[in-house]
Amino acid sequence: MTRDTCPVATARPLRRDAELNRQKILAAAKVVFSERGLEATLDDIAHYAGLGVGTVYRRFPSKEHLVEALFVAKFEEITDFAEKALAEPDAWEGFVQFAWKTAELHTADRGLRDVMLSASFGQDKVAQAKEQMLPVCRRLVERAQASGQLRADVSPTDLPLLHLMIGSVAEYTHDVQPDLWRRYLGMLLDGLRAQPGAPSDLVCAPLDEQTLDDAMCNWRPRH
Amino acid sequence: MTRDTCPVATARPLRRDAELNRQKILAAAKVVFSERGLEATLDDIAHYAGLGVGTVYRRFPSKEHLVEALFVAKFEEITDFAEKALAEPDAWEGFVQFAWKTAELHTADRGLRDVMLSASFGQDKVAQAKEQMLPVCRRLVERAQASGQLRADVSPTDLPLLHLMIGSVAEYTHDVQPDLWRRYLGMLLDGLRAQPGAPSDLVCAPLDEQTLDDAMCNWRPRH
DNA sequence: ATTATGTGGAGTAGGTATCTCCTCTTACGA
DNA sequence: TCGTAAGAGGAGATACCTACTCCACATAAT
Repeated sequence: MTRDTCPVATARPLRRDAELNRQKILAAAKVVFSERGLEATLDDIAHYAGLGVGTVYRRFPSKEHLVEALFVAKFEEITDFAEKALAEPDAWEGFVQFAWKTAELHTADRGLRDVMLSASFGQDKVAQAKEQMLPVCRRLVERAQASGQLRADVSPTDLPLLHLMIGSVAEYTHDVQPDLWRRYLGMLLDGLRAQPGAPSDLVCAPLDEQTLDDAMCNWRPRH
Repeated sequence: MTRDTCPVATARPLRRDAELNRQKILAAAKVVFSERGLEATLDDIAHYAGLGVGTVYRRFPSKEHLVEALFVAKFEEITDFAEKALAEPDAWEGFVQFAWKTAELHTADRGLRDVMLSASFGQDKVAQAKEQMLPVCRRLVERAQASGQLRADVSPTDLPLLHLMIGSVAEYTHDVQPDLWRRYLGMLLDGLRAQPGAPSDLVCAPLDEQTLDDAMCNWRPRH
């Protein structure tokens, strides 16, 4: 979001109008990506920003550059949130808060969904920011299991798949009942809570991290 | 599947080689739609069948004709299955059997998912066959609720959305762990089972049938 | 042997996404 | 105030893709 695409040797400050347009592009990309996902074109973004295509391509040579500029900050925000959830005294409460919060972000932003579920956008810094979320998520899960409130057969790798499911509902009903995803997240969380009576087992083992990674590599956001 | 696209006044029997090719096209479409969904082109299907494009277009002027020929039978099959599940002595058992069976069909066939979730393919007979499923599904749900085993705040309109979620997992992990969807269907069913302790409520009301229909109308299978 | 029927697939028409290039405009320093 | 380096705009080149047609040629049926 801030002007530091090139951390060392920042060539030369942009001319005032150019810097302003750069901000316009970022703001437009935020909106357009969140509404139409990463399949939106740079032309779309230029149009939305009220600028020429050339202007956008001059500033951001590819979609990845834009994605990087927008999503690194977003992932850091999510990591922060996970840490806050970890500070919550009740372990289950913290886990649930995190699940709702991240689902909210996911369902409100198709672009975030695309970046989260694919390995193919912004290989560098975005991937790095994503990885920093992992250990915090793992602790969040383990803590809730240790407290006996989250069933023991849940894995941190379940989280992306929960988001995938919830995101697909959000997309499907976006135009007719945009909040419906909450119903199914509630259902899933009820399925995740450790039960007094023995819960039926989960039939199929969770994905390990490597396999999840493979799935992400194969996946391209729609089309 | 059988030769009755035009129920009245069947023009003239096809020449023997033509009838054979017609079967080849149907068989090819079955495979191609199930693997690539309804976004597959008639050209794709022709190629897979080892026939010229023209041959396919002559027999099935549009994709809808093909879809109709393939999916009406499929939906009747599902309705039959729902009726069998209704005959199951234990209501919960019947409901669960139906959920697993239909999920299996959905996850194995991207084309079925596309037809199920959209209102825009095969307006005529397919839509009719789809509608015939509704009352049976409703009875299946109500019976399981009456027996106290399915939570009372579930609605028959939840079923398509469960299938949407499960289908999106199946698609995502198809290449790396094709059975993973079972894990999440298990989770969801645990969330649907009436609990001894009061379950948290589901946060958001289910879709009513009209709204579900609207969602289907808006939805186009990927791109 | 004749002819109605069927076949193949190159080709047409129309769409979309990416990215470049060149003319015109604007900011800024001297 | 003016010269010039930097920036803006957007038509258009390129490279796809998909839907569908058409007609010279092949085959089945009688």
